[in-house]
Amino acid sequence: MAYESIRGLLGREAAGGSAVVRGWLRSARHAKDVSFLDVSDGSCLSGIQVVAGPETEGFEAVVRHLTTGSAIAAEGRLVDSPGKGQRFEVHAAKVELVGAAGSDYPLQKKRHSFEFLRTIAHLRPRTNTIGAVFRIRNAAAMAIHAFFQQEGFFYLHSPIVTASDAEGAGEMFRVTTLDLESPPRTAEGRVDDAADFFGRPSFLTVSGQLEAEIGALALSRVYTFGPTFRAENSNTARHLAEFWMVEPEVAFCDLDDLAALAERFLKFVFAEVLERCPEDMAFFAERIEPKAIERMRTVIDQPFERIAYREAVEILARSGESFEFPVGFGRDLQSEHERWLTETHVGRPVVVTDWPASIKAFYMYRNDDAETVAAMDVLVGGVGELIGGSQREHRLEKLEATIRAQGLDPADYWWYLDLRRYGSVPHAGFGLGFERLVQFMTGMANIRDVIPFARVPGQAEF
RNA sequence: UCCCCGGUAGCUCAGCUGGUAGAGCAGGCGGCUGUUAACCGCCUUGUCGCAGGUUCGAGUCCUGCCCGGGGAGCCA
Repeated sequence: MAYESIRGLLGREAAGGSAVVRGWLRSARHAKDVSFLDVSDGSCLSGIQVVAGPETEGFEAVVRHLTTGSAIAAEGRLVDSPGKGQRFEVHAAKVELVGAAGSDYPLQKKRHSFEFLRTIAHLRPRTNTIGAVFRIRNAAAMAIHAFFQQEGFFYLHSPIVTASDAEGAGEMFRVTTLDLESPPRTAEGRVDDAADFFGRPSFLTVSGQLEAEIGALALSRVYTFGPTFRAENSNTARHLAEFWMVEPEVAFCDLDDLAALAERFLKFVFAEVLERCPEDMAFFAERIEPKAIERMRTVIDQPFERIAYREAVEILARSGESFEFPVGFGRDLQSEHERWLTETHVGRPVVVTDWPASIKAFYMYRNDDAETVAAMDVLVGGVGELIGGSQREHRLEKLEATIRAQGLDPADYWWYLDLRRYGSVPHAGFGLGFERLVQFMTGMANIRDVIPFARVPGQAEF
């Protein structure tokens, strides 16, 4: 049987043809000689109304007993709906019960709290909101690939397991096959890491950046897009222990080029999602965040403003605003500062460039002023920082000096330094937390509700 | 990890200063209507997070623990 989704049915030019509907019941309204079944199959936000009467095969045996959550298959004709609320409906010649859902089905017709839905993560994709989130996720992921492909990037598959704990982006999850009850021990009585699977301690990756640099210095333009892991015990609406990160890395590229890339990137992805998911986006604007679409349009339509960090700090200091946290050179910008800059001061996306070296990572390109590095944050209204990136330090001596100055051992970075030893070129890249991007687009308040299976401290049930 | 707030029926929640629990929805039965978070009537459902304590009496007060949420730190 050829597959036709509800999305396909609703998208037909005109009523009249035969129709097959397979999906799950959102609600069943039974009247004396007619039943209305709201069927949803996840192909789009809307369901379709199946109308059954005494002439329908299975009317008494099946239809009259249907309850919310049951899976059904219906065959009939697509007709123009005489009722309000939908253009088409299906007049059923036959309705079959595919899988019943008992009266203990947890999803009721009325609204549930997201907290409750998290406890039934195996059923929550059947709700309007979570279903819409997953469709947006899908469209955004495809848009990301499309953007980089059209810009000449290669998708680089960076490793999930890494034996390098030198990335310095946060606490890491240890990966081991050692017997935790009685691990092999060295003569000194310590756990013998050499006996572990990789012959040394290994971890889940916290970032694909270093590997992406390897790729960029061979293929010129690469991006990674995959899961990353942080073992931080942070419990907030913006953090996950497992999240997806997008990290392009570009050879022969400086900070200006990188900022331009980030701007084209966001504009493309947002335009694509608005184009492909108008119904879902309208839903988010109506039910979750009134400005969801408007602020995406701002990113798409407005040129990004560039402000050097030093200037941003001065603007903030002169603003007359009473911020909770102080501003000053050498301090990181707080969320309130970022949002004031982009929302109030400029009114469109802002790229803050050239940050103090003291608060940024060792691999960032040291500017001539010796005080700042060629780093950037892209700030957007509603959330603040959406993208962080930098031109990388490609000069061997400078990089080694910074590694030493931060108390790190250059020997741990031998291959990273080799990239500067052999054919080093200026290069730059940024990182984007995919779930935060989805949060921005949908307006969903908690990051746990924009990923199918959230991993946070103490919770990995599903 | 720190600071706040919360945990009452399957779900959403009410329960004032302590006197042994209630509404809507869901579910069951009946009715009614081209209905659309349908509607009307009747009915069912609770170790009031767990363990102690105070009290004649605790959902309500106290202590500890567990779980959830919000904020902070850190970051993506």
